[in-house]
Amino acid sequence: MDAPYDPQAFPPFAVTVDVVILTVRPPQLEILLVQRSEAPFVGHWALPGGFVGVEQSLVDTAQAKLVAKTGLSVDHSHLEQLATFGTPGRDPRMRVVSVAYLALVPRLDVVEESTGREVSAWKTVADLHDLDLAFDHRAIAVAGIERARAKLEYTTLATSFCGPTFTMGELREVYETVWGHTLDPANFHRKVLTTEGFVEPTGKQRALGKGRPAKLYRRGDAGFLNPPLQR
Amino acid sequence: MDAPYDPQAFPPFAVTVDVVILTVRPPQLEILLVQRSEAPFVGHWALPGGFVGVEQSLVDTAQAKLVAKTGLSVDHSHLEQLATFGTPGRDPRMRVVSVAYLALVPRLDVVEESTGREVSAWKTVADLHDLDLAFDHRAIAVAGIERARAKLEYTTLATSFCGPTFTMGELREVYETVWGHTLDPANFHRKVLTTEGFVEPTGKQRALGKGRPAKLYRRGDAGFLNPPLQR
DNA sequence: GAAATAGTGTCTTTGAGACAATATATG
DNA sequence: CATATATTGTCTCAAAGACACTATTTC
Repeated sequence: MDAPYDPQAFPPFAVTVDVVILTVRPPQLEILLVQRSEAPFVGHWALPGGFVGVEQSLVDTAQAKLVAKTGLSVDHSHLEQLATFGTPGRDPRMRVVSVAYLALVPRLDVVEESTGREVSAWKTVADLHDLDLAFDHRAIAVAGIERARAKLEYTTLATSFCGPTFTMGELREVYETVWGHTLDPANFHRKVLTTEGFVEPTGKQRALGKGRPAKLYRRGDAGFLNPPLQR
Repeated sequence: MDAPYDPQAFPPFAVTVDVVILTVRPPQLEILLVQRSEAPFVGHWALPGGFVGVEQSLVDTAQAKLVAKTGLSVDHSHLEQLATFGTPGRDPRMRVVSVAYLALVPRLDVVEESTGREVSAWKTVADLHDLDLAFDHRAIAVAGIERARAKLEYTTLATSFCGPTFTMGELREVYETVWGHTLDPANFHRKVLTTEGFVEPTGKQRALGKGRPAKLYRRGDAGFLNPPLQR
C-alpha cells in the first residue's frame, strides 16, 4: 500500500462473499444453506459466506467457504463469480456489498452437514420458497439457480455435478434435474457424443444391477457447446 | 442502521463503480475513456467511475457516471452489471473493490468530450492495446467488450447501439462492427424479421441518397433471440 | 423369456448459409 | 440506363426432435 489507511477518505463499506453451492440429487436440485445462530435473522437460512480479508482475494474467499462447507477439493467442482449485491439496507447493520459466487459440486454421499454447532443442510430448490432466507439471499440464490440452468445449455458444466466418471444416463439426469423435465435419451446420447470434447470414453462400464451396463465417461476438455443443447 | 459504524469490526474496504461504455461508429467499436490527471496513473486512460456513496446503490452510481459522461437519458441506453474486480493490490493506495458495469449507447453526434478540465474521449477498441490503461481497467474493458459480443448473439441488445429508429442495414452494421466481420444482408434481414418482437415496423422510410430507401424500424419488446444469431 | 436400461438408425422439420433474382431509389 | 442499396426467393446442408428398433444385462 502506498498510502496509509485513512478511514475518513472513503465511505465505510464492508465486503462479503456469499456462495450459492448447488448439487444434483435426482430428481432434486439442491442448495447448501446455513442456519443463522446470531442476529440479525436468527434462525433464518443463509448462504455460506463471510467477510473478505484485507489481503484476501474475492475468489480465494469464496473457495475457502466452499471447501469449508463441502470438504471438496477445487479440482472436483466449479466456482465462478455470479454477481454483486450492494443495495443500501440489504444488511440492517451497515453498508455491506456482497460478491456472490456460484459453485457446482457433485453430490457427496458423505456430507459434513452441521459441523460443530453450526447447522448447515442441503435444501431442495423446490422448497426454497417455504424457507425464511436472511438478507437478500433469496434473490442471490435465484440468480445462481438461473445462471446454472442457462449455462448448462451452452457449456459442459453439467459434468461438474458428476463424479470423476459417469454414465450417459447420469449426465442426462443432471440436465433433467436442473431443467425440471425429461430429455430424449437417444437424442441426448447422440448430441453429447457428437460434441467434440464434451466427454471422453474411459473404456469401462458400470452395471447398476438391472439393464444393459452403461459405458463410463469422464469430462472432456471442451468448455462450450456449439451449437448449444436445447433446454 | 441498527448498529453504529465500528471501524474495527471489519476490514477497511473502498467500493467503486467503473463503467465500460461502448458505442458503435462503423466500422469501429468505441469505448469511452477518461485521462487521469491525478496520481496514481497520471496520464493513463481509465474507465469512467468513482466511489460509491454510503447511501447510494451500485446501479445508481453507475447510472450517474453514464449520464455525466454521455448526457444520455437512461431510456436510450442499456446498463447492466458486468463483474466485480477486487484483487488485492489492483489499486496501489488501498484495498478497492470495483463493481464494473457495461453500458451500450447509441453513437451521439454531439458528444461532450472533455468537459471542463477532465479529458474524456472515445477510443476505438482496436487501439486499446496501444493505450496505457490505469489499474486493471484493461481487463475490465476486455471483459465488457467480450460480454457485448456474446450478448448480441442471444439478445436484442444490438438495438441499444441504434437511435430510436433504424434501418435493417444500420442494425446489421452494428453486428458487423461489434463482431468484426460482414454478415449476409439477405439472411440477416430474414432472421431479424422472423424473430418475433426483435423489431417493429414504423411504416416510414429513410433515403440515404443512393439506392433504394430502407424501411425504418424501432426496437421490439423481445429481449432474447431464440434461436440466437450466429456470430 | 420378461423387464429394464443402453444405445443405434431413420425420418421429418426447422433454420442457417450461399447466392440468384427482383425492387426502388439516384445520377 | 448504370449503379447502389434494399428486399425476396430458392436451394442445400446441418442439426434437433420424434420414435422405431436393436443390444445387453438381471430376474
